Amino acid sequence: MSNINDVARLAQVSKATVSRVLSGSRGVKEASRLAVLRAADALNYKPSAIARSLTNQTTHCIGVICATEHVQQSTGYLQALEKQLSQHRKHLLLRFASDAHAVTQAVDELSGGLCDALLVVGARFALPEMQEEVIFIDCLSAPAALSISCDRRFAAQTAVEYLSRHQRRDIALINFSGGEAAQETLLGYREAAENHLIPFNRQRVIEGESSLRLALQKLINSGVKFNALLVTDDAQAQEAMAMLDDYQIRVPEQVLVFSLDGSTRLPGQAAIPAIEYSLEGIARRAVARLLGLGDPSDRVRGTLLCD
Amino acid sequence: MSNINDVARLAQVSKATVSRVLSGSRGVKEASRLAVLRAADALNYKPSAIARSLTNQTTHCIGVICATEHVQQSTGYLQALEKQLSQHRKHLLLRFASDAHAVTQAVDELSGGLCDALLVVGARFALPEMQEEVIFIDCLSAPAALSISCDRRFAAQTAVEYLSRHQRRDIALINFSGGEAAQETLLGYREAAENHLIPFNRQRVIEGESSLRLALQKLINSGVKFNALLVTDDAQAQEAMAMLDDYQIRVPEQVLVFSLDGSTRLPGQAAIPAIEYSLEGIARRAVARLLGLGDPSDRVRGTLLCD
DNA sequence: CTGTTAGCGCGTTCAT
DNA sequence: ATGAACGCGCTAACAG
Repeated sequence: MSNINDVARLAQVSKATVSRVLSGSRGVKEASRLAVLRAADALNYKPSAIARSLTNQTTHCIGVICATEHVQQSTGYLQALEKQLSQHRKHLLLRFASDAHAVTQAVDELSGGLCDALLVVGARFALPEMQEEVIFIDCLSAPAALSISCDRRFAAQTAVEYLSRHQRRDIALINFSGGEAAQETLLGYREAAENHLIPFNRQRVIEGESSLRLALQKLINSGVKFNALLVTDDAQAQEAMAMLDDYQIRVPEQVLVFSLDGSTRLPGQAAIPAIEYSLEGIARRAVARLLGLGDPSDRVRGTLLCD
Repeated sequence: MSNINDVARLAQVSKATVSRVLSGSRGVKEASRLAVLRAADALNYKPSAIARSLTNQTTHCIGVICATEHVQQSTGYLQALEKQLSQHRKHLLLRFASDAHAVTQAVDELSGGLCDALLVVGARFALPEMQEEVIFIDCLSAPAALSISCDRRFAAQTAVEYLSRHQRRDIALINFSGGEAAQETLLGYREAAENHLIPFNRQRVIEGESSLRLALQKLINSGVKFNALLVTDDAQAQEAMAMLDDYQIRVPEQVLVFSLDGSTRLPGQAAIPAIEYSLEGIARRAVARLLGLGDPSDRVRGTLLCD
C-alpha cells in the first residue's frame, strides 16, 4: 500500500499539501490540487485511517454493546444504529454481552482508545458505574442523564385510555420491578385512570416481583378482578398469555393483554395491542447525543399500535 | 489519559523498558518490572490500541458486512461470529448492505487499514471482484476459494433420502438459479435418486427462474406430478407454501415441502423438515480462514432437522 | 500558497 | 539489562 510520501513525491509537492488536498482542501493552487488528485488516483492511494486516528485522537468508531436478553431484539436496534452511524460516517464496533460482568469486560476492551464512545443497548440487569463516555439505550438502572429514555408516563396513559375506550376499566398492571421507569409508568397509569374516572385499586398493581410468573401469580391469588393486563414488554406479554392460558382465562375475551413496549416485535409474532417506539427515532437520538447534540431530558414517545 | 512516557517517568525507567514489560518480552530486572507494573496501575494506564496498530500494521478489527435480505437472518450469524472473533481477541466492525453497490461502498470504507480483513455474509446477489482480503459466508456467486461453503450435494442427498424414507418419491426441486451451488445440489439430488431407484424426470427440476413464484408456476403448469418439493431455503419454503395454499394443495399431505437450508430459522416459525447448518461451526471456520488456518476445500455439512 | 518541522503513542533496533 | 533514537502515516503550526 502506498503512503502519503509516495503521493507527494509523484505529485512533486510536499506531504502537507497532499494532506491539505485530501482532508480540507482549502488554499491550494488548482494546479497542485490536480497533480495530487492524479497521483493519488494513479497510486490507488487511501489515507491510513489509523495514522489519522493517532493524530486526530478520534477513531470514528462507536462501540455498541448489545446486552439484549433475547438476541432477536438486538437486530432491529443494530440495523437502526448502523444506519444512523454510517450517515455520520461513524463505524460500529459490535459486542454482545449477556450479564453485567460481560458488559464491564466489553467496555474495558473497547475503551483502549479504539472507540470514541460507547453505547449499551438493552441491559435488563444492574450495571456498574463507568467513567467512559457511554450512552444507554433501553437499559434499566442507568443514570437518566446518560440514557435515551422512553416516555413511560405517556405510554401508560395512552394504554389506559385505549383500554378504557374499549370498555376495559378493570386494568391490572405488572410494573417494572423498580427505578424511575416503574415510577413513571405508575404515574401515567394513575393519571389516566383518574381522567377516566376509574377508581384506583392498589391490588391491581404488582411491583417488585422478580419474575412475571410470580407477579401474575400474586395478582391472580389476590382475587381481584381484572379484564385488562398491562405488562412492560412483549416478552412479558408472551409469558403472561401462556400463563393465563394455563388458568383457562381467555385472551383477549376475558383479559386483554397490552404491552407497554412492542418495539422489537418480530413480523410473524402474535399481534397484541402495544405501544411501539420507533427504533429509528431512538437510534437517531442516541447518535445525536454521542455527537454532543440533543437534549438529555428529551424523551421518546411511543405510538399506539393495534390492528 | 496517561501515556507510556508518564509511566516511564513515574517508574524511573525508559519507555523501552515499559514497553518490554507490558508486551511480555523477557530480560527485565524484577525490580524495574514491578516498578513499571505499579506505575501503570497507579496511572490506570492503557496502551493505546491505535498507536499499537500504527506500528504493528494490524488493527485486530474484522469488518463484517451483512448483506442478508431478511435482516432477522443476520442475527444468528452476528452472534456466532462475534463469539468466535472475541475468543481470538478480534473486534467486529459491523456494516449492513442490501445490494452490490452498498457492499462495494462498505468494503471501500472499511478497507482504509481500519480492518485486517473482511467478511461478507449472506449476499444473494452478484458481487463485484474485490482485491481486499475477503471471506464470503453464505454468499452466492463468490469465488469458491474464498467462501465458507456448505456441502450442498450432501444436503440434497440427505433430503432425498429422507423423503424417500417417507414414501415421497416424486420429488420436485426448485434449484438455485445458477452457479456451483445449483450444480452440486442437482448432483446430490440425482445421485440419491439413483441410489433409491427413483427415475429421473427433468420436468421435476426447475432452474434459472428469477423468482420462486415463477419457478413454482412453471412446475405446476408443466402438469408433472410431485408429492415433495425441495427448495433452497426457508424464505423460499414460506413463499412456496403460501402459493401451494392458493392452489388448494395441502401441505404436507399432498406435497411435503423441504428446505435445503433452515439454519436461520426463528424459534416461533413453522417447522418444516430442513437441513440445518451450525452457525457456530460456520463462524468457527470463517474465523479460522481469516487467521490463515483451515482448509479452503473443507465444506460444512448440515444436519437433518425434522420434528 | 507551500514546504519544513514537530509531534500523536508505541514498538523496535542498536548501542551501551 | 536498559536507554536513546528512529519510524509507522498523518496533521497542525509555523515559516517563508
